[in-house]
This record gives sequence, structure tokens and C-alpha cells, in this order.
Amino acid sequence: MNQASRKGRPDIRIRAIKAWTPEHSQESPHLALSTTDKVELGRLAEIIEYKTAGSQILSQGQKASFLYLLADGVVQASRTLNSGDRQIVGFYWPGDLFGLAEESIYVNSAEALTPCTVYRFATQKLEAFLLENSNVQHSFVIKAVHNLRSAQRQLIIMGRFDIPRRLATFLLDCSGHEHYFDPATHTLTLPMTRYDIADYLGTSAESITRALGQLESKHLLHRLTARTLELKTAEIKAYIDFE
Amino acid sequence: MNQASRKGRPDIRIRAIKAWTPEHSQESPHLALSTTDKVELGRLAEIIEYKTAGSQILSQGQKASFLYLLADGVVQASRTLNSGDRQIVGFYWPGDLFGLAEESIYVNSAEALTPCTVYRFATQKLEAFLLENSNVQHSFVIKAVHNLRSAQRQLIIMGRFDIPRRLATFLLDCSGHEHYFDPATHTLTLPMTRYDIADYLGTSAESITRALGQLESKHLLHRLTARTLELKTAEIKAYIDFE
DNA sequence: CGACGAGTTGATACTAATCAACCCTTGTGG
DNA sequence: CCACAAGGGTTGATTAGTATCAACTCGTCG
Repeated sequence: MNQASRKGRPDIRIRAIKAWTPEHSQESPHLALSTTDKVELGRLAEIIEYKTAGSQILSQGQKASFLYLLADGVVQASRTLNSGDRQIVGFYWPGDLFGLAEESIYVNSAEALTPCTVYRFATQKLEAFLLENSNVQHSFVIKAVHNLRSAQRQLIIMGRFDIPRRLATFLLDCSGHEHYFDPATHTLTLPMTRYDIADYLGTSAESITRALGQLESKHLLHRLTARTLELKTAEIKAYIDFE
Repeated sequence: MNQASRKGRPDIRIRAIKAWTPEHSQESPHLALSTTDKVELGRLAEIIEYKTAGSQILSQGQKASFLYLLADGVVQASRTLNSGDRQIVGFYWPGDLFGLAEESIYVNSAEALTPCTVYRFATQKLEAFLLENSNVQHSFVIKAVHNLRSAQRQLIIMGRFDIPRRLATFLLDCSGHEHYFDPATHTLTLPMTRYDIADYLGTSAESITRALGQLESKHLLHRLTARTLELKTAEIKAYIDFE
């Protein structure tokens, strides 16, 4: 299932689309880090594997001593409120950074949805390294801005879309990640539960089920099992009609 | 009204709370830039004044050649969808950066809500400068991460709060900005319309009015005029009960 | 095989969107 | 200086979408 970490160190890749530079290439959205930068970054990091789905990687309110780079697997970041409500603020895929803090305290919790491999950077050492390595720091700026754009996009979706369209958008997002979507069969394998999706889209698990039903009755997708969906991506895009 | 720009150059200040460094001071949340850094940054920038409220500063879809630092005034960033719906993704106050792009195209529009003074940076020159000035680039990382946290916080609010609580949170946020909130009289002067607030909170202007009515009937605030509110900040905080 | 969590379905209640009408303020031109 | 227009703000009536609660099924794992 996970060839990257089967043996040796997985590659250090940071997934992001640039803000201020046009990318005319069709390539995958990974930032170009030089080999030496990768090696030096790798020396700063520990590799940690979370063998089982459901592992808690970090918790909101804890002292934030590390920043995490996901090498393999899927992670969700969530915040639990006084009321007990939980809001999932994002799902992280290989090449994503997580472990956001405010004044050295984690603001969210992070949980492995699948077995995961991560690079863990001590923030102190990392900050010092970035100050000495402008081009690597530049990659981190790009990544942060990329995440900011994603969050703003999600704000639009939460503010203006009904539940079926939120779900459709979410499924398309998931279909962008190779390990979980097979373009040949158009099959998406969801690593998260209905409750997770609901807590991400600001709704309830029941509404997710019903929204799936609505999309299915419009022939935009077909439920093979609860967690595997056959998507008609082009039709879904037309249905969403973003922008 | 605007003493900073009445004469000479307004100060370059970037407003942000750090992520991985504890700030034990009680000071205002402005990043520490050295005087020489400020001077050199200032040389990169043009100062532009938008004399009238409602000025369009930039538009989504345009070529993004500049990044903006707000020196004085209030700006809103919004995205208009195919459907004609508008989502405001953020309000910017002095010390904020705006002009977010993706592959050199602005993703949002930005409009002055009051007369404004901005620093305008050519992105090419700025990027080159940041690569040569690690500590300034570091400030930009911190600012980007700060904005990311704000967006995630807004996601939680949109996902889990009903309209009155969204509004209460928004009013508290506004009260954090000195030019528009007088702590002595607890009076907030709103620079934006009900429609703007509604498009920010993912609702309608009518619902904003009704939510104001609900908060007023709970004695959390008092409407002096449509745009000036007397806030009971402590009670509002208790009402919101965030986290 | 039993148990538990995930997923689904149905009935009901409620929040907020929508549409319409109206008031109030502001600014402009006769 | 006043009249009128235009946009912002408010209120009411109706409707639509979705939250909530309850019951039940399905799938998986010990």
C-alpha cells in the first residue's frame, strides 16, 4: 500500500501552487527543492511512523515543539469547542505541513486517518535553519500562502454552498490525490467517516448520507460501497459551477 | 481622521501574532522590523492613497503585479461567483497584507471601505528582496501563518455557529481595532454595510439586522445609530463561549 | 457469534433564506 | 434651500433546507 516508506527515507516533497509566479508547466504541484536542501532538511527531521489509523499525533493546547511534514498517509486537523462540537479545519495529504501553533501552543489536534509516515521538525532548529537558508524559507512562505488560499476557498464553500454542493466540492478535492483515486475506474476510496466529512463541511453525518443520495440520483456518482465511490468528475464540476 | 498619512510616510507595520515563539509581552501585535529593514522596504514601495470609500483597489482575475500593505483605513477582500453570490473572505486593517494571488492572478477583489493609504510592492522586486533579507522574509512567513490561523478560525465560526454568534464574534473582532472602537465609551463604529457583514458571515443582510435585534434584546449591545454600537464586550465573550 | 461503530432512513422541529413592503438617511440637482 | 432619488436599514410573511432524534441495518473485528 505504501511503497514510499517501505524501505529507507521517503522523499521530502512540499505540495503547493505558487502565488506570485506563473507556472507554465503541467507538472505536479510540488515545490522544487534542491537535493542538498532536501538532504539538510532531512538531517533536521526525525521520521516517525504511525502504524495504526486513529493515532493522535498532536493535541490542541499542547506545547508546540514540532512542525510536521506528511510523507505518506492522510491526517485530519480538528478543533474541539467548549460545546463539544468538533470542526475539522483540514485534511492533509502527502506533501502537506501541519502542526499550526499560536505562541508555541498547538491550535488544533491532528489525527492519523490511515497509517502515516511523517517528518518531524523541532521548531527551534527549523526556524534557525530557515533564517540561514532563504530559498528553503521561500518554499515555506509559498506553502503557507497556498494553505491560506485553500482556507479562503473553503470559506467560500461554507458561506455560499448548500450541503450537496459542499460535498461535491469535497469529493473532487479528494479525487486529486492519487493514492485514493483511480482515474482509470474513476473510483474514490474515502479514508474518513461520514462524521469526519460532516465535521469538515459544517453539517451532520445524516446530511452527508442524504447529500450522497441526491448526487447519486442526479447520476453524478455511484456508491459501490459506503467508502468507495465512482465519480463522474466532469459532471460534478459542471454541477458545482465554482466561480 | 487620519493622522498617520497627514504628512510624510506612514510607518511600516505588520500586524501578526507569532506561531512558534511565545510572546510574553503585553505589547501590541506588531512584528519587530529593524529600522533599516523598514527603510529598505519603504524604498521598494509606492505609497498610494485612495481618497474615497468604495475605491476598487484590485480585481479578481487581473494580473497580480503588486502586493499591498495597508497603512491606514479598512479594506475588504471578496470573491464573486458565477451565480453572482459574493463571499467576503476578509476585512483588512492597518498592518495587514492583501492582494493574494495564484499563479500571478489575483484570486479576490479588494475594495476600500474608508479612505485608505497603502504601500504597494512590485511582487518581482519584493520576492528578490525577501530572498536577500531572511529576517524580513521571516516576518512575511509569520504574517502568512497568522492569516492562515485567522482563516481557520473563521472556518470554525462558519461551520459551528448560528448567525447571532457569528455576528457577536465579528463585532468583537472589530472592537480590537483602535480607530473604530473607543474603549472608554465601548462604542464601535462600523465601516461596512449590513450587506458586507452578511457576505462575510455567509448570510443575508436581513438576518444581520435580526441577529443585532437578538443580541440587543439580550442586552449584549445597544444600537446608537445603524453604524454605531455600544458593546458589552465581556458579556459578548461569555455569550460566544469560544473553545 | 456477538458487539460496536458506521451508515442509512424516516419523522419532526427550527433556523434562516427569500420576497415584499416600507422607513430612514444622505447627497444631488433644480 | 428644498425635493427627490438612491441606497442602506428594518420588519413581516412565507418557504426551504437542514438539524435533530429515533430506529434500524450493515459491516467488521475480537
